[in-house]
Amino acid sequence: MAKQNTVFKDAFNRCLKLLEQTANLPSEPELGTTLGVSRTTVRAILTRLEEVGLLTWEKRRKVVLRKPLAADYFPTEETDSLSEIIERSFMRRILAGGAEPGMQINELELAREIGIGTTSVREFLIRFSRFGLIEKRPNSHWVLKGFTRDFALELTEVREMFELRSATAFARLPEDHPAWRELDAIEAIHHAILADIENRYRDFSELDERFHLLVHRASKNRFIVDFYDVIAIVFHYHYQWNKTNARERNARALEEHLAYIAALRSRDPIEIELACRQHLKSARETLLQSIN
Amino acid sequence: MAKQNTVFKDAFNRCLKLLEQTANLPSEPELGTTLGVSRTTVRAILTRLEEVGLLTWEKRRKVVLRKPLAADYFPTEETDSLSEIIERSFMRRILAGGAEPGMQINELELAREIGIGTTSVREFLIRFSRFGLIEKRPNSHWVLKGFTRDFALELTEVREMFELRSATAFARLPEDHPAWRELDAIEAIHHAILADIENRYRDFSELDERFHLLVHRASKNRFIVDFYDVIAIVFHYHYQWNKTNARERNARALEEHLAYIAALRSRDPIEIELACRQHLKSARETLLQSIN
DNA sequence: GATCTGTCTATTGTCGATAAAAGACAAAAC
DNA sequence: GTTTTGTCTTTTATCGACAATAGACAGATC
Repeated sequence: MAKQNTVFKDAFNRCLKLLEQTANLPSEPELGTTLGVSRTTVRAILTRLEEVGLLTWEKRRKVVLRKPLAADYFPTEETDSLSEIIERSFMRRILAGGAEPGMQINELELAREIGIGTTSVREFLIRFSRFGLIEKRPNSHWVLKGFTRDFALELTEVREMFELRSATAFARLPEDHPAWRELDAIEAIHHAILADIENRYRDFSELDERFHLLVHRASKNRFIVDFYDVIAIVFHYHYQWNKTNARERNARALEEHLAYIAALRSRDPIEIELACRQHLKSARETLLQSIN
Repeated sequence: MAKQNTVFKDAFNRCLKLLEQTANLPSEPELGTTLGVSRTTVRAILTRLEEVGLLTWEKRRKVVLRKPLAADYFPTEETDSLSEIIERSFMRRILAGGAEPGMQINELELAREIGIGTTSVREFLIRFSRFGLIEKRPNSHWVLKGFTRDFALELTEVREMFELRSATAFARLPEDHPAWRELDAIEAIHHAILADIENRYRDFSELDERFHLLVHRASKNRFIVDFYDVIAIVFHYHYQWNKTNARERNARALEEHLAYIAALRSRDPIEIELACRQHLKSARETLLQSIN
């Protein structure tokens, strides 16, 4: 195995989804754009579709023979890219299992445990190191700094600086900037979730990320936007792992978001600062609670 | 070549430096601590010292036979770690040669040009990507975003946020904190350089980094401290490459630093903010001038 | 009893090789 | 004349291998 073919498998599955709705396949370049892959991969997909009897394909003549069945899909485990697999596996280890701060991280051991080569693990660790949870000792091991209270405080300190500035910048966006329309859409989803909070409170996590990322983007500063990755990954795994009072916490956060959105619309710097601080304060408290 | 032996060569050279001063070598573990390498490397060094006739070595009995000569040293090109070589080579390419923003970066081409394997280049690019100058298109090439005016503005925006906060935190450090003594030392060097500015203005770059890093450390926030790497690398290469008016610019910056240091000592938040802003403003202007 | 040395093992850093995926270009089809 | 397909080349992602380096442990030396 030199390279995984997860791009192919994932795109193949998405192509099957398309086939469930329409029985017409467009040209190779167009299908490539739709699926976000190159023509090489599109052709691999078409070949496979022919092999499993879903399609006859000759030049421009593509005839769909039947609707895809569940068995036609590749299993989901096979469609995740290696880095996703490593990330999940690694986060589980350091969040769940006894992962003491100061612990050494062993590339070879990690690689063997996940069943992959060391190169991929190394590259993952290098990428991951910017999240501030691990640190390299050159020519020697990595050290786990751990998901500690200090980490959470340092993270939220920077987050608050960045988000206040971004929120202020947001208020200065011209009326016709697409961000305002996106804000409308996000607000509508907030109302929809709140209206059915019992069933939908779990949808908050994704919405939260979408909202805050929109705000951060208004800073038009790559360092601020990039830093949101750190926040996003921390909150992402935090939500997966700390479910106590999730319903109430999320309901409260949704309300705070609505106040925050209203403040942005008002374009009044003082109101914005108040609403933003209020929300970030409770986000910080939630995060800290889950640590101690 | 599986792994470079630059650690060995560099430590060997530093050991020769030691031998120029003293003719006594301590035990293996102690020498290891002094040189910052493992005993394995220390023993390799001792073996080599014996081979070139500088030493007789039997167990604890180490007898230095002669002073090291220039010819005993490994040439400096051989003591740089691969990542240093790649970094310099890469920075030269993107700062000097026609490096248009939007240009594609080719791993294989870079590797061949520097004469190293692709893995090292990949890892370098991944590490380097956090500086915001390049960006990865998965399964495809890297894109050079370039050392543009926008880059400089985004960088300095964050720098100013972080440094103001750090400077405020610095003023709150207890009187007996070692940072105050380090500040004294740094101030003394400022005076020394200013007193002989004609000859020593080139020493400013290193001092600048030392001073600002000290300030940033007071934030006790890993994200703020880590961000200083971005600033440092940018200014480091900037100083190497833009020498116009270097003497006057550095003299002015030294004076600003002294005012800034005095403000820190006063512990008055308003004075600190003034002095810090003043200095950061001219640092930004200097940087921007070199771009347009 | 603490420290040092000899010896051995474990781990990292780097390389070249290879399958997957991207992408270039000309001929073919509309 | 634009878009599509066939074919081919280039580049990335991943692996296993191996030298350099770190580090562990027991016996030797102070």
